[in-house]
Amino acid sequence: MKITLKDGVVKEYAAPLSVLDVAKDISEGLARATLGAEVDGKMADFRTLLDRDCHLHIVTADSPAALGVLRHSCSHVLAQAVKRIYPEAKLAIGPSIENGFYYDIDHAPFSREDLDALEEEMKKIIKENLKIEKFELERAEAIRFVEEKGEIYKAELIRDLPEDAVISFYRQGEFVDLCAGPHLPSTKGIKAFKLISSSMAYWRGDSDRAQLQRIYGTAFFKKEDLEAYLEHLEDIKKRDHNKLGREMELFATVDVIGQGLPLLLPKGTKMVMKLQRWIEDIEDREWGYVRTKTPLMAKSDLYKISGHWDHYKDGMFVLGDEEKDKEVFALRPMTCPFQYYVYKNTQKSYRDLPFRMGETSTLFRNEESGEMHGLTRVRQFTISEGHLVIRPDQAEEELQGCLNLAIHVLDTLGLKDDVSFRLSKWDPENREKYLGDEAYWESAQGALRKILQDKALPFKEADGEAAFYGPKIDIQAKNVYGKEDTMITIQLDCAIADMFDMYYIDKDGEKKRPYIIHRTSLGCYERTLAWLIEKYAGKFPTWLCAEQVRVLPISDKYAEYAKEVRDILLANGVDAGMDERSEKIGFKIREARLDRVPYMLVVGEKEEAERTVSVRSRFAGDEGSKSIEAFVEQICREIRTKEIRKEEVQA
RNA sequence: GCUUAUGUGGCGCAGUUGGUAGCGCAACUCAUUCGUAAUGAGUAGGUCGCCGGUUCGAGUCCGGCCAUGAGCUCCA
Repeated sequence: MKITLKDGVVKEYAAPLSVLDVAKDISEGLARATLGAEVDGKMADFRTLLDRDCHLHIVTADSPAALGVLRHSCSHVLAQAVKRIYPEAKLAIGPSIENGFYYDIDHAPFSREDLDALEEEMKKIIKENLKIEKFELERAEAIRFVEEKGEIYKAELIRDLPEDAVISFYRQGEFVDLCAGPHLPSTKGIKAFKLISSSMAYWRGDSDRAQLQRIYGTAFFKKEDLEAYLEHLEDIKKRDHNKLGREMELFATVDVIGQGLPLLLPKGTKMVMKLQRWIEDIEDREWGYVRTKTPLMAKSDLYKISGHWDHYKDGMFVLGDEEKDKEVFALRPMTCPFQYYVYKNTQKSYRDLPFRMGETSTLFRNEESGEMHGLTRVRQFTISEGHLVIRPDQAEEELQGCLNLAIHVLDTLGLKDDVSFRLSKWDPENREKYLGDEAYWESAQGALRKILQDKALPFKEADGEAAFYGPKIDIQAKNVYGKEDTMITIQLDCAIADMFDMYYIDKDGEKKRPYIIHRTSLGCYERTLAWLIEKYAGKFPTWLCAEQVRVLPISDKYAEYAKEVRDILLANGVDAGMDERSEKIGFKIREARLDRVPYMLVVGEKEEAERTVSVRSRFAGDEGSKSIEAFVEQICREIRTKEIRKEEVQA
């Protein structure tokens, strides 16, 4: 992105534009304070540049970077308020984050009342219109400076910087904080803020170190923006699968059954079964998979061969006691080794490869107690798992196929635009956690990178996210709260065939080691259901709905006709229900809408006489009167094509 | 696992300083037979998450456990 600053300096900046980059140029004298700038040849609303002291000057509030600076300054005001009310509190760090800011503080837990009191103090500080000023100290001097104040966490941060570093601080009134900036020129610039919540966080994210209190807050340039954001927080709660999914009777949890073990209720089960049948059908009929059904548990010996016993024992449910019992079993945390033995059951020739196995596979993972969440993090779940045993020369084509299948699935569900791609690599700093050497990892990671690049998919690379046996392409989705989960994974594994002595007979008559691709096409059914609930706020595409049509007789007199219509729909493979209670039609419609049923068929005297149905849909409202045959044809087509009809009617 | 909050009929909630549980919706019954988002009346339903303690007496106070939410850590 090219920016022409007012004094005529033209500079190319990387997109997205970073205020910090511009700030650096300002401090080096390349630019100076300005309230207007030309972006890509035309004047833009870029009015958030910084002056020589790294102060942000703001006229409009549309830049995310500007918001970041505002929120960072707001976090300093919070820290100042904390020190005024609780002088003994020690400060850790206080950055701006995606939707606000936080500050980690070493102090006893804060209640909502404490937060309210802090908000009041913050308002005072803002009103005092304290100038925010930058100053710098040599490293040793800086350490002495913060230690005099008892700020041990700040001292640790400075000690981690190089010997010759110049340490910058910002001062506002009596309050000084270690900080690289930039900041607003004064506290008065903070017009609209709110402390959202507080909770515990570990110092430097290490669960063995100090437990700090993290106060979350947010700030905006305009009061309306803050109010809109707070309203948005309320709105997303209504989409939250963990609330909506229970309300809609898709799933439930029961204390006595246990944590992370949700029950899929009839409606949720129906949806999951529709997904499952679809995935199995396309994998087997269109993508060349064979289906397996393998045991949910095995002797520990199996996991010793696969490496899971060494690498993952804590995450498995082990049945039996290694000391006492002759045989110890474990519930499976993955399907890999089971399918390897399916492959090994008969000798394979190079002609048999690729050998693609799919299994709708239930897995068990003993997550720690605080990690369970709704349907997205559970102890037992079912995935569309699969393993492709391939010749090395088939790797590229098969990896592409896996990615294409995943994208086809996402596209069909209407979720394609909501995902991000991640190349999950090993952590070169912790090599002992992984199988194989550097050359293996570099080449496997390179192969996956090429697949993503060839498809021109934007992706980020992440160290330390790989499986212990190989790198992954992970397809990530965010939930309504912005938290990311892996939905689909494709992993290349060139190491494990050796451990299980898997081979094929090549053209030259020699035994060769195959590669293995571990992959999912839709991933975890429970997680996907959760994602769909949040994406559609419960208003699913018709083909996925547990109840696709509800027939509503005007009165008992037309119940027989309603039943006939319902039975015709059922016979045509449509999940149809009927509301034959002695209620008014308005009441039945209200309930059907609250249940988010896509199609309501009102039938009364006129419809019975003409053998029609009066169609009211969730999408378009009143769709008029249609013959039974015409409606059956319409809805069967919609279901068959998995059409996602647009919602045109406000709920 | 860690910090913190919460747990009252199916759901959403009320329950004052400890004195034998209430409301709305839903359910059920009866009446109503109705034309596109709530017909009316009545009935029933709870050892207040579980276990223990303090007390003459515990939904209320204390302890332990279980579950749920938020966040941290973790997610092979």
